Amino acid sequence: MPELPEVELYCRYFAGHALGRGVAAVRVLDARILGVREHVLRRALIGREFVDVRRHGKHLFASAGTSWLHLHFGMSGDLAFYRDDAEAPRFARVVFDFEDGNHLAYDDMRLFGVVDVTPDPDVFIAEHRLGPDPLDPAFHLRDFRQIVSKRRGAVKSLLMSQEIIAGMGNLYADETLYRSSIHPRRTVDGLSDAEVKMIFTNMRAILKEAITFKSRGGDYPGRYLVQHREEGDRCPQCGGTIQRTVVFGRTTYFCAKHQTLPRRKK
DNA sequence: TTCCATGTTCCGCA
DNA sequence: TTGCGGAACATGGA
Repeated sequence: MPELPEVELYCRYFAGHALGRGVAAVRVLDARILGVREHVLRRALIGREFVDVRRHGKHLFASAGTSWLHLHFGMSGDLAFYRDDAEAPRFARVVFDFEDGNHLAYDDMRLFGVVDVTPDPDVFIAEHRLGPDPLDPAFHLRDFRQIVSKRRGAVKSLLMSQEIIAGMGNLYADETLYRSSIHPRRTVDGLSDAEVKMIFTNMRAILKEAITFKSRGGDYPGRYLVQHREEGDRCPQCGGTIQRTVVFGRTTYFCAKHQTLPRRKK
């Protein structure tokens, strides 16, 4: 599930449950999830306390003093805080046992996520060449224009490339283009200034909205494309037909009526 | 049984 | 150099 809004909620969940708690033990239930040797993870956390938590794109960083726990959630990662072992989630891969008897499990059915340790989130971000976080207040339209001007190819590919913009995934890329009335296969160099601005504005609005209604436990509104991810469904915005295709290797939905491709010369 | 899944990485090709 | 297509990874649900 996790794209930027979901990881933002995990971040808040971590802040609400794990900050200020001392780590008594780290149990690795499936070492395939680790991006670091088990003893390095344990040494970094045991006997320490989580004092800060940050997010960049889809990545979560939690400070334990001198080093940071890094979590990436892949396709099915999740967090679960609980007291009673009977409440442990089914696919718990790493469990952090706190000194006060509570536990935080990193749960990930499909094992595409990563649990590891980094000395500094900023170094991690640089090393992994992650682009700016779209909700960073320091990320402005002029920065986005700068990025866009150096690119070609399909606009959806741009939105999904983590080294360009960190945090957008398949769903929110589709949602952004849907609201912007732009076909996912439009090429970046063919976008007008107004369209680039619309993508920038809608991308941030949608991510913020998603955080808001998800934090209230709600679902996406019916006007969202994500509620209509089915070939042949009716577009709630214009009544057009929802179509399915593949862009950047991912299943892509769009409205055939209000997200159109420019005519191509033969 | 087969296909699909909200992510990332790596390789080959144009 | 840039970008894309495809495959791989691991697992469960429709």
